[in-house]
Amino acid sequence: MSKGKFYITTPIYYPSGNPHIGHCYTTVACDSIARYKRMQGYDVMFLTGTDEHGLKIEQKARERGITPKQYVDEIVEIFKNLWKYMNVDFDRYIRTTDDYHIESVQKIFKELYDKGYIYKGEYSGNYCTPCESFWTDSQLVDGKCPECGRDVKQAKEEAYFFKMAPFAQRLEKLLTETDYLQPKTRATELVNNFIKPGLEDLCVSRTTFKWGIPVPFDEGHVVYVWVDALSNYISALGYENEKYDDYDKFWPADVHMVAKDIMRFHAITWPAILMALDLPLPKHLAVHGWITFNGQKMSKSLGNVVDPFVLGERYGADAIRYHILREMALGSDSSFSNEIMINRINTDLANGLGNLVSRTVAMVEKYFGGTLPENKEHGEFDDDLIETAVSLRSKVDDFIDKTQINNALAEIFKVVSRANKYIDETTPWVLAKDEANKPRLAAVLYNLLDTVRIVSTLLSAFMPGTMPKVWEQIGAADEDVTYENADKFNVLSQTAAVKKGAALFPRIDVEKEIEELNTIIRENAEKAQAKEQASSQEKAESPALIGIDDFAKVSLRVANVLNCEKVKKSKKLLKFTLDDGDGERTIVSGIAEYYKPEELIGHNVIIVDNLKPVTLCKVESQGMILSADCPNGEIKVILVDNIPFGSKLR
RNA sequence: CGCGGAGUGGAGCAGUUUGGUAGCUCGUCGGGCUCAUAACCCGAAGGUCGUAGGUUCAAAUCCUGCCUCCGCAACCA
Repeated sequence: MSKGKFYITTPIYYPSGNPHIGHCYTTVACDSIARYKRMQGYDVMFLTGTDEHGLKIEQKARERGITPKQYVDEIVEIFKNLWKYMNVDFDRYIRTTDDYHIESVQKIFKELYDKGYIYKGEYSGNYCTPCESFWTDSQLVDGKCPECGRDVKQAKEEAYFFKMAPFAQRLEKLLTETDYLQPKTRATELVNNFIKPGLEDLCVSRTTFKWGIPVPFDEGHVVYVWVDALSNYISALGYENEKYDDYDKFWPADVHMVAKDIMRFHAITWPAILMALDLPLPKHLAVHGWITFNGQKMSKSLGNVVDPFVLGERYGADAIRYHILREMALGSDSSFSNEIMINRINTDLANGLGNLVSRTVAMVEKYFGGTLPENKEHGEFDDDLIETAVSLRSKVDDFIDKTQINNALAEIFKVVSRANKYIDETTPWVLAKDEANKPRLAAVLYNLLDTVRIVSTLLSAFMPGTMPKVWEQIGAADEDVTYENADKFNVLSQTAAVKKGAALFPRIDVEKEIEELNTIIRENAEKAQAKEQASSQEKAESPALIGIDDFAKVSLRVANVLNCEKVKKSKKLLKFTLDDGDGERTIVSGIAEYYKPEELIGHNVIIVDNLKPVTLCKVESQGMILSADCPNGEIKVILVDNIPFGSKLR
């Protein structure tokens, strides 16, 4: 009685470091939806995995003196352990280093080439010779190589490109006229930024590193990122390989869930590749925001990366799952502060659900020795409670179909509240005082138990570890807690036998916990800072020795700042007009965050005289002003007011 | 004038499409109850809905200008 298939994916994660709470966010969300769909009777395929190629992995492995494969094997193990720990029940785990995936990617690449969508061209970009690597502009740190801190230069290499232009129109339609993208508010942003200005062809091969899938017909080239990574969604089903055989069954995907940083590739690149292959497009792309920590974006250098293992140890995997899912809203960021998390766990799980189960079960034991009598008497308030409980399932269904897990959970907890209120309305402890009221009392308690049954059934997709404990306490049989029974009442045995157990979610001491967590965070931050300092020191010492000839190539001289103004439309750029002794020249410098324009007028500065001019934000810059990166992160211009402008340095 | 989003009681959000008593969660205060994990239930306080105009009998909601914040793009020679 399958309702059909349901295919949901997380992105494949890049194992250049340990997994953190952000990875949990996406994965737990997909897991919950997958579990819910399974419960509903769908034939579910839930895929997650790791994207294991690329330069960065190659380098990390080299640093450790092991092979890239050894390196990723280790980290993948950690990922898998985390998923196990978080009760994530995926159906398939794909690694891009798996043979079958490699086979698929090579065939896909070849197919795209044969169809004329991939051509050989030249890639040009910022190249760091010693590191043999290209860097995108955004990867550069202060305009220099992020690995070694040395200057980069424009360079070219042979590379294959994927043509994007043929798909522009269809992509625009996909984004603006269908409900592919969720939330849709981001569609305009994508169209305006990428499609309208003209799509750039995608670089799909590299020759500068080796750790990747070889291009089948051109030795020396390795498939670069997106064709490799995105293809996982179909190679994992057996597209163009023999390992699996359910492509026909599961493709197209029902939901790809991603964080907003890779939205672009899933909204534009991936559909384009599929279009080129003449394959159906996925139905939905659900985009969620980041988890921010105390208002800041999580970052390793700030040391505020939340380790899910640590939190799980303290509060239990289900509590963490609940908090993440409850706070997560499609599209927008969600904050993850210790306080919000602990309060959430306390109010909803400990005070709300946990306490409801506890008091209900306790009363059955206290008033009926653990087993309810057959004889019951219907009364006031019953119908309202029952109606609320029975109508819950369809509300949750709707929210899950819209990938709005937070709203689904909110709906479920409304029923928990309703049940707690019902206890006050019916005052069982008063009923218990008179033997004549026993039938009524039994009905009240039964209604509570059966409401708990419905609530816990629906919650089992989100908190799979804890709900079986609830069922044990309320004496529910396996066949009672099915999806089918979640919109029916009077399912639980009329003579349900109850067994009180340990508290489901122990209440957390807020102040004490926050203090302890803060200590952990502080320690991490200090560690991260120390590490940062160590590595920056290392970098400072590391530049290779150069000869006097190299230095002589750089012409330095002193110039006087005649005028200085902000470059319009830029955040960081100041435009300087300088007198270098031979006349005026214009230099643009990215120090607007550190200096007000007028501050520097009249001062003498050192400039690099013979730098090739470049245009920044439509202003031509003829050289560069020397400045220093101070240890506190500030940038200071080197002032030499005691030296007449026009002087040459050597 | 690069593109887009957001500004609503202390905090986080809904409401804006289809103008008409401003709603939810948490927090605060007061009360009730005692079955329960000092949990539960009820009530109250607290908002000129960023700002200045405009349309209208009536604007959080529609229109215009402005301010602030955020994201994307650009960008640190």
